[in-house]
Amino acid sequence: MVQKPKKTSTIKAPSATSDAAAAPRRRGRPRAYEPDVALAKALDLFRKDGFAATSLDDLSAATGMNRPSLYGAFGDKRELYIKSYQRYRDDARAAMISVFRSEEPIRERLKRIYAIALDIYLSGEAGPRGCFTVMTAASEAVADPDIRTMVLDGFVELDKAFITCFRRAKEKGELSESADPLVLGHLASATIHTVAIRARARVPRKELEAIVDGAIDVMCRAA
Amino acid sequence: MVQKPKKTSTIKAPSATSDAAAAPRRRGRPRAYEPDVALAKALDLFRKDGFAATSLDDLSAATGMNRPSLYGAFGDKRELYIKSYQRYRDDARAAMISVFRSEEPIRERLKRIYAIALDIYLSGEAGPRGCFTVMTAASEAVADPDIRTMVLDGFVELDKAFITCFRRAKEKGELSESADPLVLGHLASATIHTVAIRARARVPRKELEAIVDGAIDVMCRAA
DNA sequence: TGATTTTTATACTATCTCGCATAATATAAA
DNA sequence: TTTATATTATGCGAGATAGTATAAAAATCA
Repeated sequence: MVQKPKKTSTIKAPSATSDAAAAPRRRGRPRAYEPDVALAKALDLFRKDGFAATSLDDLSAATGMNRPSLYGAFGDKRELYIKSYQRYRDDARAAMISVFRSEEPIRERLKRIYAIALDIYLSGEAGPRGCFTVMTAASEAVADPDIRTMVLDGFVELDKAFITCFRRAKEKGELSESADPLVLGHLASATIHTVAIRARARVPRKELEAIVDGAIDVMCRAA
Repeated sequence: MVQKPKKTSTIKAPSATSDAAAAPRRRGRPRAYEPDVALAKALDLFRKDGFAATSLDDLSAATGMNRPSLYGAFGDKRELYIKSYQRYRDDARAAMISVFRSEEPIRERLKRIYAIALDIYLSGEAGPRGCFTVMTAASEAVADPDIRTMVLDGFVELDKAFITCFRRAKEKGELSESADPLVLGHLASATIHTVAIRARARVPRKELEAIVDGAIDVMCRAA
């Protein structure tokens, strides 16, 4: 899992100024792939099979990029895995952030958050994918300190978001005086984790929703 | 992952009658390994690195058995993985069953169950191992129908045990009238899952215990 | 002793794996 | 055009990997 540094120039449009300007054409042979869609394909593969069981040939086939192009664009397998994970996190965050920040009643917010989570975990044609963070934590990739840091960050970020949710709800009087936002936040994360794992094992959505609904009930009426 | 059937004669002591009789000696060259301890070593390896990242050479080195002996004793890699998982489940069940069946107050029982779970998840010299069921669910091995069935069974078994716990506690008046054993059981499993995953990412025991204690509080005073 | 049985030890094969070297290709600039 | 640049395409090479074939070793039985 440890590789040479290898500066992997993250490709950026050279002119951020010209908006829809006639694309200030790069110098050499044009790329035959779109970095964004290629990364999405790689992410999907890693989510399906995990780090170790996903080969560069698989990635090459899925992205349509041959191996040297993969290396040029994303670096080695480990770097590609990390970039995929970052992409996953960015997507998930983008999908949830507005709900976390909304001023809806706590129950509505939780319900919507879990609905989004289930959409993410259950997506994938060839079976549900689960949660990348949970997958990564469970894989041998977690032996890598950088990756473990990302996983821990993921936990902390989700915990914090839920805790803030409950704190605000409590301030607004939606929860009882004795409710502990910290404890409830961890329970909310635990519920995310349990449905992520179960989704991966192909537990049907109905059952997952029942688990989520029950958890919301307990959390929102907790003394 | 699909292999030829290959009858893997599970070796059994031929005479179950004679208790400490001079070991009715097998015919040929004696085995140089103890199947039980070899399986324990294999289990530890699979727990550390998962299915795909554990090679037969690793297993051979860890068990002290050369490859042909491994095949003779346990079958191919997939079969060894399955036998390791069964062993893990048997051990975990054995460690918890008496507590689940005990007549202690619900809080004590939960506390002891979680303590046992943390012992299992945090064991391992080279870092905590987490929960095999969660690891397997998250791995590509879950694509194997037989393995997925085992994972689902694992979830159901734990859910049931917790649900029964809460049902009995409710009957004994330890929980409020409105407490829902099913929902609480799923929350208890969720707590197991969240600490299993976090343990794997090396969250320290103190933090895991705090999460567990908070969860117990909420579950046992749930309206 | 010698034959039989069971396991171990060695080594082999065919395949996959990652990463990279080299050459071909397609564009912009001169 | 020619040159410079950036990407694609092909394929090599060292090493890992799963599984097996064959021979050696260590025991029991006759």
